[in-house]
Amino acid sequence: MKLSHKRNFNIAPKAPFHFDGTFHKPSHFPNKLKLDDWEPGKYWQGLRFGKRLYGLKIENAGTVAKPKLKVLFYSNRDFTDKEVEQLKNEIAWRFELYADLKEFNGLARKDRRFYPIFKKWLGMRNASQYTLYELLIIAIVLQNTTVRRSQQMLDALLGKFGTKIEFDKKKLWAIWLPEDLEEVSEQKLRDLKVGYRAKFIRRLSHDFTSRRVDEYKLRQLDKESTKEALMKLYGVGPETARILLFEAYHHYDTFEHIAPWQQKIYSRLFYGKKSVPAKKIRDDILKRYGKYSMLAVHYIWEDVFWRRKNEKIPWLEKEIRL
DNA sequence: CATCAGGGCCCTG
DNA sequence: CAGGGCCCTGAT
Repeated sequence: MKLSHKRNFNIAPKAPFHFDGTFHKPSHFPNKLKLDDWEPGKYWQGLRFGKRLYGLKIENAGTVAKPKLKVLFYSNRDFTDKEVEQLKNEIAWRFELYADLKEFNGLARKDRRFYPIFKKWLGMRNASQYTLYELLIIAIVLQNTTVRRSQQMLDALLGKFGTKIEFDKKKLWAIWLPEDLEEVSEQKLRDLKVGYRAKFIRRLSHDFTSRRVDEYKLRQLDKESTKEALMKLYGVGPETARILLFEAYHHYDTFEHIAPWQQKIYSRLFYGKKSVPAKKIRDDILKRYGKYSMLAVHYIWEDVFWRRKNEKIPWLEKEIRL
């Protein structure tokens, strides 16, 4: 699908704002059929809003202290003014453009050990690039497997049901809509080697088409109510709900449960040790960062994956098992 | 060659 | 509320 109509506008996020930290998350696994692309100061993705699919390009036109973004939306038909306004609001929500991180930054400044990291990424947001449905699909292919297989599953699904879009000389992929899978049999999904997740994906798609869940309504609810609603979805348990509360709904106080594989990485990151009890990790972070715990962890987590781009970190390579 | 666990969840007893 | 089973794949 070629997206040749475009509209652009500028937008000024609340300072401080870290462009690259917000628009590129190196800890996310890279599959072959790319959903987004990034280079310093520039970002591209397909963006679904309602039933429509847009190309989105965001360029950095400011600094950390005086942030400004140049935003371009691409579509296969003309834009209305109202539509542009809605899209503007949508990206403001997804990338937390107006978030006030003053209190969090104050806590970070008092953290002797990790302040250098927080300073380096000052103004970074916890971005939710995709819709709730899209994030759920990604979360489900991550369940109970290794990263390599998650990549294979997502690529297979995208190749079969995804949409290829072209804009600004970029060719990217976008995840299908829930209704696109309604008529697809469980066997057809199983043929893509997603295993027992086929059932999850099907039932989940139906939960969306039958409006059992409303992504936008959940934005108005508190954390516990949102969690409750998410857990009702077939295939969503405590861990997937936790990821979504943070990634899609920007709740920062979601550092409660620590899975064994995460515990190993946190132990190295926070203590330089192989294995620190999960309870100690949680207590230490909660004590210092309180309701911003998950956000604080996000900064340190992404930082080590940025470092991984340029230096070998043997213990990390071992833990992420590509 | 066989066995096993993996970036969880559902279901049963 | 504990524990078995689940798809498939690479590691051992």
